[in-house]
Amino acid sequence: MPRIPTAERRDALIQAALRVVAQRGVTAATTRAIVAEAGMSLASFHYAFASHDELMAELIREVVKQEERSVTLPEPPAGATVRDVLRAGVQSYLDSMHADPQREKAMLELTHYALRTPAGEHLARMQYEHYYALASTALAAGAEATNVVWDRPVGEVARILIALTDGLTLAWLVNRDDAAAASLMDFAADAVAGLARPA
Amino acid sequence: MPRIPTAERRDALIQAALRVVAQRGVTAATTRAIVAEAGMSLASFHYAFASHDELMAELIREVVKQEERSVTLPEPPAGATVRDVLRAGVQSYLDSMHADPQREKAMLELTHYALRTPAGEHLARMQYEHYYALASTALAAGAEATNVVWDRPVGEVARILIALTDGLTLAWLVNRDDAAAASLMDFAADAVAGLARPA
DNA sequence: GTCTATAATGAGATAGAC
DNA sequence: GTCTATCTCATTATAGAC
Repeated sequence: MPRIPTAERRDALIQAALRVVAQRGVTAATTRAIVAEAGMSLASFHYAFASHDELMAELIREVVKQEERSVTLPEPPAGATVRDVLRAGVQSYLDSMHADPQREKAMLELTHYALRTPAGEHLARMQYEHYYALASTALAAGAEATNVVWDRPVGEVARILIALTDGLTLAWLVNRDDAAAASLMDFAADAVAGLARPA
Repeated sequence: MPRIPTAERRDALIQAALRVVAQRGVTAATTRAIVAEAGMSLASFHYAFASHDELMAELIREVVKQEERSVTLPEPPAGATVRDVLRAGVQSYLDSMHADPQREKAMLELTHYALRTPAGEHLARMQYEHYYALASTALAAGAEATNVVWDRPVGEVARILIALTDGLTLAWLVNRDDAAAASLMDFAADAVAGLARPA
C-alpha cells in the first residue's frame, strides 16, 4: 500500500464501514470486516483511528453530511399544487430507497446504534436536526413555488414529514410492498398538503 | 439450580434476553450476557437452545406475542368523536413508551436485527402483520363506537396508523421532546380522522 | 508509514464429572 | 439435568521488523 494522507485513509475506512453496514448490518461491521472491505491491513486502521468506537462515531457524522448532498429539489411544473409537489417528493425518496434499500436500512440501524452509545444520543439528535433542516428547506421552497403558506412553523411541518417518511421507510423495508407504499404516500401528501393555506 | 422444565427454562432465557436487549441493545445480547441476566450457567443455555441464533428467533416471536397482550382498548366516553378516540389512543401509546422507553427501542432494534438475518425477514413481516391486525381491531372498534365508517379498507388505515406511530416513536426516542410529540399526535389524529365518514 | 505477527480478550459451543 | 472446565474461533489492539 502506498503512503496515503491520514485524512484520506480515515475517509476510505469510513466509506468502507458504510458499505459493510449497508450490506451486512451494524453487528457485522467489525474492524476486520471494515479493513477487508477497504483493502487495508489491520494496523493501518489503528494508525488512522484510535479505536473501533471512534470510527463508528465518525461514521454517523459522515452519513449525515452525505444525506445533505443527496437531497434533490425538483423544480415543480407550472400549475402544480402543493399536494402534487409533496407527492412527487416522497415518490422520489421511495425511488432512491428502491435503488439502494440497504442504504436506508443502514441509516436507521446507525441511528439505533447511536442511541445506544454514550455520546451517540447527541449524534442521533444532530442527525435528525439535519433531516428537519433539509425538510424545512424543501417545504419552504415547495410552498413558495405553489403559492401557499404553511399554517404552522415550517419546522413543525418538517417534523411531521420526517416522521411520515420514517414510517414509510420502515413499512417498505419490512414488507417490500409498493402498492401499500403508494397508498401511504398518497395519504402523506394529502395530509401534509392539508397543513397549507393559499398565500 | 433446581431442575426446571425445559419450556420454563427457555422462557426464562427469552425474558432475560429481552431485558438485556432493552437495557443494552442487540449487540450486547451475547449468550453470556443473557445467562448472567437469567442467573444460569452457560451450559444450561445450550441445554435449552441449540444456538444463540435460535434464541434470537424465538425472542422475536415472543416479543410479538407480548405486544398483543399490551394493547389496551379504552372505552370511549359518550359523545367522543373518532378524532378524540384516535388522539387518546396514540397518547396512551406514548404514555406506555414514556414508562419504558427502552422497550420500544428494543422492539425497533429487533425488527432491524430480524431484517438482517436470513429467516428473519419473514419474522419481521409477521411482526408487522400482528401490528396491523391489532390496529385494525382497534380502528374498527373506534369507528363503531363513534358512529363512523372508514373510507377505505380498515387494513389500509391500520398501515397508515402504524407508520405514523413508528415515525412518532423514532422521533421521540431521538429527541425526547414531548411538545413535538404532542404536535405529531395532534396531526396524526386529525389526519387519520379525515379518513372517516359518518356512518 | 506500512506491514506481519502476536498479544489479550471475549465470543459460541462442548466434554465430562457429578 | 446441571455444573465446571475447556475448546476453538473471532475480535480489538499492539509490538516490532522493515
